[in-house]
Amino acid sequence: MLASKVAILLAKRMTINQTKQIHAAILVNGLLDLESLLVQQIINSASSYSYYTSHYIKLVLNHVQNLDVFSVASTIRFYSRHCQFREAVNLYGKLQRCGLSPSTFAVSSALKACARILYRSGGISIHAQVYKYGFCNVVYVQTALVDFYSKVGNMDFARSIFNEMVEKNIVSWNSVLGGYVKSGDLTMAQSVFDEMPEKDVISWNSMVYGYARMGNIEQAYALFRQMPESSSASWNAMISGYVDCGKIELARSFFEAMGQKNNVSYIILISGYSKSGDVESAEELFGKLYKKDQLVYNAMIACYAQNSWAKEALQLFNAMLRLDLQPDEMTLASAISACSQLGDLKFGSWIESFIHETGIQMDDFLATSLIDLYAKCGSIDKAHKLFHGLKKKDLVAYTAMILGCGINGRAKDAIKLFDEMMNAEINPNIVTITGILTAYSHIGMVEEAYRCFISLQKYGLAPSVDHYAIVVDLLSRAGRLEEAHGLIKSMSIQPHAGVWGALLLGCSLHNNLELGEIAATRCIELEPDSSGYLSLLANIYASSGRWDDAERLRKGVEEKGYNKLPGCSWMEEVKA
DNA sequence: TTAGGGTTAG
Repeated sequence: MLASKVAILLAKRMTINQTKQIHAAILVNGLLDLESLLVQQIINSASSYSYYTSHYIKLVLNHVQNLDVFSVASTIRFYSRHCQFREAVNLYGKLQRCGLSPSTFAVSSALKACARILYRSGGISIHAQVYKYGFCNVVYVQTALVDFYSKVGNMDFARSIFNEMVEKNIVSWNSVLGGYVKSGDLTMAQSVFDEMPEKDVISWNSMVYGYARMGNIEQAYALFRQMPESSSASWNAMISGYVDCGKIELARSFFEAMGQKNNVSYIILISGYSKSGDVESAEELFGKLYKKDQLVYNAMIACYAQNSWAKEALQLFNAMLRLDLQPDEMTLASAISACSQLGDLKFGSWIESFIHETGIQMDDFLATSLIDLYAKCGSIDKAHKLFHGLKKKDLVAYTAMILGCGINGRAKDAIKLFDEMMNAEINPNIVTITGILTAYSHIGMVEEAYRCFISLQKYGLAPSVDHYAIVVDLLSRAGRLEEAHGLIKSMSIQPHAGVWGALLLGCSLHNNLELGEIAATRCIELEPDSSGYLSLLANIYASSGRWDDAERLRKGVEEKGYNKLPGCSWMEEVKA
């Protein structure tokens, strides 16, 4: 009686309170096997993943007394099918904590989830359990393992498991093929493709994508034309391949020629435009799409954030919240980056509390965006705390932290972090160098900065104009004006006014009239509307006793009506 | 078993 009531009510979509009541009734009547039915009914009746569904499931799973493997395994698969991979992995963990033995179904579903979020250690520990529970010869499990190792880029493991399989199905073949394509080994991919006893549309799509992303347009197009049947994924493979090799125009023409476009087609192009800095084209596409899902919003918000359109990123993020679309780790990482660009600590902190309240996983990407936010807004201790909590400190995390210390005048900490990074054998990039040079500059460590600058080549990096500006500034302040001038003259790229300005400032500090005149002339050529350079030159004339010249310049400044811009900070005011 | 979104400067 109660069982049929559960089924009926769930078919009608119960409210959360009704779910609670039904569950209570099940417990009161001691009908524990109905708990399993309750979970399965919820899953079967859920056509899509929504806030409601996830709430139902969590509610039941958290209160279930007799958790059974079948319900849990179905729920893991449900999560995976709806791209809730972290939830799937967490639930697999819960299954184990409850002392239940996993089924082959649970294992392969959990492996799939680990593969999708590139959760290496999770997948490897499930692999160990495969041996423990004797699932080694189950073709679904073996295939899930091949897929997992292919996706995380360990082709040696993937291949050895694949080779050991007595029975292989097309899924196993496609998994190993996809792995070679992803790792860029087209020779191996082609040989697997040629060896396959049968090929389906997925096998063809992998090859098309592989050749397109390597820039081999002719081969990609030839295969695309040759394939016996094509799907929307085939078109998307071409579009995505062209985007990956930087041929955005070609990607667009394929997109236009495509019949039934889907959200994936839009996302591939929006992110392509984002990478090429064409925000307007991305916006145009976004506007054209009628049914936008969470991932399309994420792509557009990321596009705004990556291209310094921070206000637009936050506006769209707010619009997403108003539409009741659930933001995830990726949405929030972009939104926090936008807050950081605006110095909007208030909104950024709100997002952090949102993360804690909604139970969103604070992964390293998200934590790094918060580190950057707090460091830029002066909360360096909070940034430090988050930095130490990272699972893996990568280049971006170190860089954000080094920059943060540099900005906050903690040059010694920045240098310590830089050394730590080098010891961890993480090579710096251009951004890291900017951070460390800024730090050296703060405390006037000329030699160290110069050495760091010279060592750029060691890492295959070309110094940017800003790097030159920092080093010229350091040398000039230290009175090494000739060296600074020599450095500018050796530049293979065009120096901007900041570089010459640094030399001019040094000349003003050390009263070098000859070089000061040269530097000021260059500055005025490059930025004729700025009065600061004239004033600095006037100072040099005055110090050298050339009062007439000093006066002439100061009068010139006054007559032209230059205004000194007041200093300003981007950091938004925070009311306690 | 295929295709899509995230963090660091200026």
